[in-house]
Amino acid sequence: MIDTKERILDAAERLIADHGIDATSLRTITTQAKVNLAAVNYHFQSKDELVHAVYSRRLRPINEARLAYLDQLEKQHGKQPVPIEKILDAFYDPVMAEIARAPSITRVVGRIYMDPHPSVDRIFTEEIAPVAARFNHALCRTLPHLKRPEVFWRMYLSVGLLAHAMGSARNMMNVSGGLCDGNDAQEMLAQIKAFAKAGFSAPGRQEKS
Amino acid sequence: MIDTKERILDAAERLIADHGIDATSLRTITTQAKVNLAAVNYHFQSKDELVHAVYSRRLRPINEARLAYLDQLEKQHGKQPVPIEKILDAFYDPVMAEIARAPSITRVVGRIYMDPHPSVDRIFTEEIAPVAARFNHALCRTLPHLKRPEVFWRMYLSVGLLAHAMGSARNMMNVSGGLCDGNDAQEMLAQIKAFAKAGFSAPGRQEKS
DNA sequence: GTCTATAACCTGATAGAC
DNA sequence: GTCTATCAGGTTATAGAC
Repeated sequence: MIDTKERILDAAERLIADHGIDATSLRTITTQAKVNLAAVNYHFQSKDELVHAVYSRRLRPINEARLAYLDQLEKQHGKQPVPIEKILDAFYDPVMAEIARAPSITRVVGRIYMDPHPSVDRIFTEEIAPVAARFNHALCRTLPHLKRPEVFWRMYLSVGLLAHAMGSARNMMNVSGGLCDGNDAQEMLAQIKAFAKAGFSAPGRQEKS
Repeated sequence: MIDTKERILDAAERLIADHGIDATSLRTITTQAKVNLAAVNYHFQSKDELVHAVYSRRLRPINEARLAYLDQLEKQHGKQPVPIEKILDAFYDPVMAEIARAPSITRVVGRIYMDPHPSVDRIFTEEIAPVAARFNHALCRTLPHLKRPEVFWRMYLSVGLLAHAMGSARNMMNVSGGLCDGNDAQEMLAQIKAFAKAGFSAPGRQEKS
């Protein structure tokens, strides 16, 4: 039998993935995890802290892997800027690895940008913002002909590709009439990478003089 | 003094934009709208119906304008496929017009793809799926060298650009360190269009033989 | 660490007076 | 159409026994 704490996290992750944070009560979590209601407040202090732990458990390894990947790339290329497609690999591939480990994170993580929940906002500044800054810096070196706001916009939109595909994967089969499978993570990442690479390579709206 | 029904819709829209559906209670809505609690159940039958009305009010004009725009383009080009950037205009520009009328729809509409709420699912099949099918058809004519799933994937990702930018606009200023303003709808659409056009123009991963 | 019991409160919906 | 009052049920969080 696994740890109580981990069983709570697993159940919460599944339920938040399917119904969102607010629609997931501690009671449904503890019922599904087959633990006592009070165990949540013992192991985590509050629901907000539990939600934070759910996100943090998945996002931390992803973001650590991203930064390590990018560091390695920059070491390889020395003073040369890292090619755009390699930066995209560093950003997207670690997500793939984590999805393989826990498929339900697609819907949990995908929704993080949209959910105006307080416990999510914390994750945003703690885990996401520093990684964004690091990648933005690398991108600016690779795309020196673009103005800085334009680079940031494109990075932001690239995140949107991933967030959207992950967050609304469940709709793809229906809307596409069976043409595309949103749960095929391999295909999803390939499509996203191709799209993002082209997006970054577009001519600047206002090229630097 | 405006209509009671409309005041409820306005308040609900603002609150859902800021806090999401589940975190918005009928009581906060009626308080902010300065109407009686029971008025909601009189004018709408339930909270779900109210939520549906909130979304439908904004999405219907947007999608009608999109279809009309696309019809007009196809008439103009006769048997020739419509160029990709014009299809993108037809898809993105009507949103711009609606944002100008009601800025809070950025956050409301942006989140529609992520929110696993039942009353949202209805909107999805009723208002969004038919428009997706129509645009997908036009895109397949314009991009005959791409396999059909690939066209659909790219359309889906183009929607993601818009959804993400609209849904998490509030974060942009912070994360970019003041570099980009997510509430500048004009700039947002320009960046999205440039990115999407490049994405669609990328070489196919599996070109048709 | 795990349980029961309960406090204190908020929720959507409705019946019935005006 | 608009109000008050209320119902029946849900919520998080905690105190205290084991």
